[in-house]
Amino acid sequence: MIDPPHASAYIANMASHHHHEHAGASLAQAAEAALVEAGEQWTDMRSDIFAVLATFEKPASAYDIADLVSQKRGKRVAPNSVYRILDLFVTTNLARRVESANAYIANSHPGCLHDCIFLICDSCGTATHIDDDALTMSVRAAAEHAGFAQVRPVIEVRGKCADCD
Amino acid sequence: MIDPPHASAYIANMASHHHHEHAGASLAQAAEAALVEAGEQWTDMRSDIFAVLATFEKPASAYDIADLVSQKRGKRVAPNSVYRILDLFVTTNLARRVESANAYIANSHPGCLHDCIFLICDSCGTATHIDDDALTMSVRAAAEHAGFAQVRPVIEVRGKCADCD
DNA sequence: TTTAGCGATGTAATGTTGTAACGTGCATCG
DNA sequence: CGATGCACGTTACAACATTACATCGCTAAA
Repeated sequence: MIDPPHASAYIANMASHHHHEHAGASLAQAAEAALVEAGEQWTDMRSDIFAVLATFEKPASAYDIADLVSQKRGKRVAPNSVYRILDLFVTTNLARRVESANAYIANSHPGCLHDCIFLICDSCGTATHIDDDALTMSVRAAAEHAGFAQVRPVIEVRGKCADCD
Repeated sequence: MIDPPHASAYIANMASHHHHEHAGASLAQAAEAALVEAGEQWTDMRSDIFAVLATFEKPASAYDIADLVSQKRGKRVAPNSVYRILDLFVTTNLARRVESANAYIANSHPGCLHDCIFLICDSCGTATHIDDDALTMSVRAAAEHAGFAQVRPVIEVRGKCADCD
């Protein structure tokens, strides 16, 4: 089984396992399944926040999300609540935090655990990602070699995307 | 010429060129030289901010620095001014921004251009770095392969350092 | 010597991101 | 019913960052 052609972020050097790149309803379903699998509830609030997050193709700040979810619900949702749920999403691998943008992005293949490499365009802000396990494992190895444990790599690349440069 | 033994962050896989790991007065001198080389002035304010930054072994926030420089000068220095100078330091490679900590750290070998890999301990906050050009070049290559240009890798690893785990 | 320009810094205000503390509603279970 | 636990609400505040504009001191041209 091969990844579909629309997965333009896919690059050489992929590890041997394959992914399901989800989008739209399929992605929401996968997210729900993953969250339930982790023993957490898939509430309306969580569903709304995930849905909003998934519409972005740029990393979204908690405040962006709070605004949109507030609109959607016709009632103010405080950033606080959004942060709580985003933290949950991050710990359960439904979303990732993009450190260099202080923002979050939906994981397009939840349930599938990776260190991933984000590419963020400084012009248009869109983010794509690469899964290159060989590379991320090397980073982990280097950190462990330096005496670090429980390592969590943060690998992001800022630059100009193909559309913008 | 070989790097001195105190450079504990040094790890296998170094690229072939060597560094001068500076500390204290030597580091300040090197920083001054690098800044002047870049056509910028080495003012008292810049000197003070660099000196304070260099005393930290954890990434320091602009506000941390503002506080200490204020003490040192007996007069309030606004975060604003500190940010300006930190930005200058980052663009001239005298300092690095640690994205995952919203903070800055002095470059211990200014004048020497690298992508470096930061290791930040979640317990004690101290940061060390690895220079592994093979690894960082691979990250650059992966990003360029994905159509990115003018790439600036951000490679940080959170975890527990040898002292804390 | 004035004055015009410019770079560095000061000041104030504001915007953005993130957390802490505590309260409320609701379901489950004894 | 009452107790527990979880999700979410509300308020306040802390931490990080930027913007706009003012001032100061230097130097170069008039």
